[in-house]
Amino acid sequence: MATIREVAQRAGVSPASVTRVIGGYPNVSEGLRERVLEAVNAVGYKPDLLAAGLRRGISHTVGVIINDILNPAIAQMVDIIESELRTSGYGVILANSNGDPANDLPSLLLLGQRRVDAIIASFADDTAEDLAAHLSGSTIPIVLLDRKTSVAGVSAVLTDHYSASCTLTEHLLEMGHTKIALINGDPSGYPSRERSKGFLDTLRKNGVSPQEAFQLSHRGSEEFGQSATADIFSLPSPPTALIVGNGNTGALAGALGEIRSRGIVLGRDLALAASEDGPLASLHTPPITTLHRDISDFALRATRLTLQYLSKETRHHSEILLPMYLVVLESTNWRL
Amino acid sequence: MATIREVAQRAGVSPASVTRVIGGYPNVSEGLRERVLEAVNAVGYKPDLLAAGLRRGISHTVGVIINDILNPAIAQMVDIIESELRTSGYGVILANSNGDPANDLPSLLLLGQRRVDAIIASFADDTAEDLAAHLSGSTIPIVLLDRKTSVAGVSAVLTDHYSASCTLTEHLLEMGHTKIALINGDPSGYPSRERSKGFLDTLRKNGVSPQEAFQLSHRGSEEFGQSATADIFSLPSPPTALIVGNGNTGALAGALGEIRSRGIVLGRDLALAASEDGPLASLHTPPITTLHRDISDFALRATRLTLQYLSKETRHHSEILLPMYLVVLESTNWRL
DNA sequence: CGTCCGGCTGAAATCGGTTCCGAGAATTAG
DNA sequence: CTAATTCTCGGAACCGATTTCAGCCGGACG
Repeated sequence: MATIREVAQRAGVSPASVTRVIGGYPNVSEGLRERVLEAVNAVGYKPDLLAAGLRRGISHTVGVIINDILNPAIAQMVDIIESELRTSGYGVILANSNGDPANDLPSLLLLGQRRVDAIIASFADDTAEDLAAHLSGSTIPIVLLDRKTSVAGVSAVLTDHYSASCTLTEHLLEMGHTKIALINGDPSGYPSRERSKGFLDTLRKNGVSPQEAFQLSHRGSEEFGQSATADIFSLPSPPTALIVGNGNTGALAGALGEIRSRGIVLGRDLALAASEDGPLASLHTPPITTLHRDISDFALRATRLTLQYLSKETRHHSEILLPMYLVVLESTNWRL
Repeated sequence: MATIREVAQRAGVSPASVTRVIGGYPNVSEGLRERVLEAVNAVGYKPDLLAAGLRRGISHTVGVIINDILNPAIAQMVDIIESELRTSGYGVILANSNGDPANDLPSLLLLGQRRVDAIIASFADDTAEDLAAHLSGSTIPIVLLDRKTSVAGVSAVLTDHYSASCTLTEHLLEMGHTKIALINGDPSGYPSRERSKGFLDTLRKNGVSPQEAFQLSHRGSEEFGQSATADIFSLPSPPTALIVGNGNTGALAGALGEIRSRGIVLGRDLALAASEDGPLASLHTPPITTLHRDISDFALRATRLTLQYLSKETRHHSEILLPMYLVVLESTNWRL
């Protein structure tokens, strides 16, 4: 690997001048510029970003902390975030917590040691005390994805899971259901908290007493979706409607498998809805009612917000709330 | 951010001694060790990995270049790779080419500038000349994921798409089909090349003349799956069997949507198979025949190989070929 | 008792760019 | 034609940690 000094020597100039040429600074004579560029091409010089980062205090790197890359919605976010940041000259360091809150803080600290310029994060547990403590003391810009901490001044892009959950629950009530179960994620994540709140609030508002046994808490996976569904249908008085609320294809897949193997027929025995859409839901027979959101828009806003912090020095705290829409399909579109 | 000098001053020692204590070197007196550790805790010192990397020539970072994070199989690979590498103390810098070969080389060069210690890559186009040229000159360890270049001495973990494709095609022939279409990915990727070869070889071997019009080439996406399917069924003599060969839920989803909207009935009008499994295929009605592989094993082997290069200095070139199995389900399990 | 050896420690060089500062050259103003 | 100003460009310090090297000290050995 050629260094800047080799290039300088080859061109008969000082390292400082090489930097000036490479960086496109003014005040460089045409002759010098040419000699330097020639030398750069001759040895194929590319500046060491580690060294440059050390001196400038800027690594041109953004840390992305996520919960579960296997969740297609999150994969789509990562896709967009990475591509936007790359276009803007930033590298993405990925840290996947796999849903384990124990990974949150270590990842955050490690990214700090790697001197990332900003962080985009969707923590496994946004209610953790130690995390909040660290965030409130940190100076590095951070944008949360569908997460809300107790710390003031942390920017976030959020989805309105609460309203969406209310709308969905109302829909099921309208169809005549009173025994509605919710398979939900861990309340340590904002979406599950809001979903749960919307679900319970709506039931209460309509005079339907929520049955706590119908609400499970766990991390999403195919196994979880399956066992939770099995538990629910082993109850003495099983529900007539089920919301699979872990924004995760895995959980829905598990639930569908269990439903199928028990011979439960959607549209007759059970109304099924999922809190996130995808091909699995829309191409299912019958098609499954879901909540839809514009994930591309969501990710773009988060990235732009981050880039804004990165370019200007505005540490303007902002919180963006985006809507989610109910898409009623055959799986719930029938009266009990 | 506290620096090593501040810690040293606080403990009344030299920076060198701080490094020795932090790094767990021998030859440090107990008293000094205690004073240093106390100072480290007092100011919450964490070494700057950029600076350390510069000096040591090691960034403790691995670059991961992938084709399409939206492909669930690839997302699963990334999941495992990231988690294994993180456990071993390496950070992952992600570069997603989005299927565009134009991103391959720039990503590779950029990762080089970031001084990654190794690269795990699944290029969009592994046949590109400029890529090969750069790889053969590079000294940084690289492990390819389901990609094969003309460059000797590049390690790779491969899936036996050729044999799998042969087996699947034979299965369809046995069921009485002679008009078989293959929706395939771009031949610039190893899996599609092998799949295509296996498909054509098997047809030829069985005296069935392959109809070139039935083989399309494109990048995978829901839109592509849909339009390719539409094209195929607009032909004067449409096939009775279809293989959706782009290891991508998107393409399968598009194909299924188009099939459904055309009123084509699987199991009567058409036998459908996909070259990668997933919940969309197995939970479909009827369940769809797929090729199955152990993605976890695949990703683990690639990661372990990388870690092996990283720890020892063995630049032992190795190529691992892993099998893929045919899973026959209802969608093809009937005679024409 | 003197020399040698080994353990512990700090000063200084180093990794590879970047930036500050000042010198000399070139240009412009008076 | 001289003085003031601007433009170029090189030398050296610097970012923060690591490593080499040498020195100091105490203990062991002859």
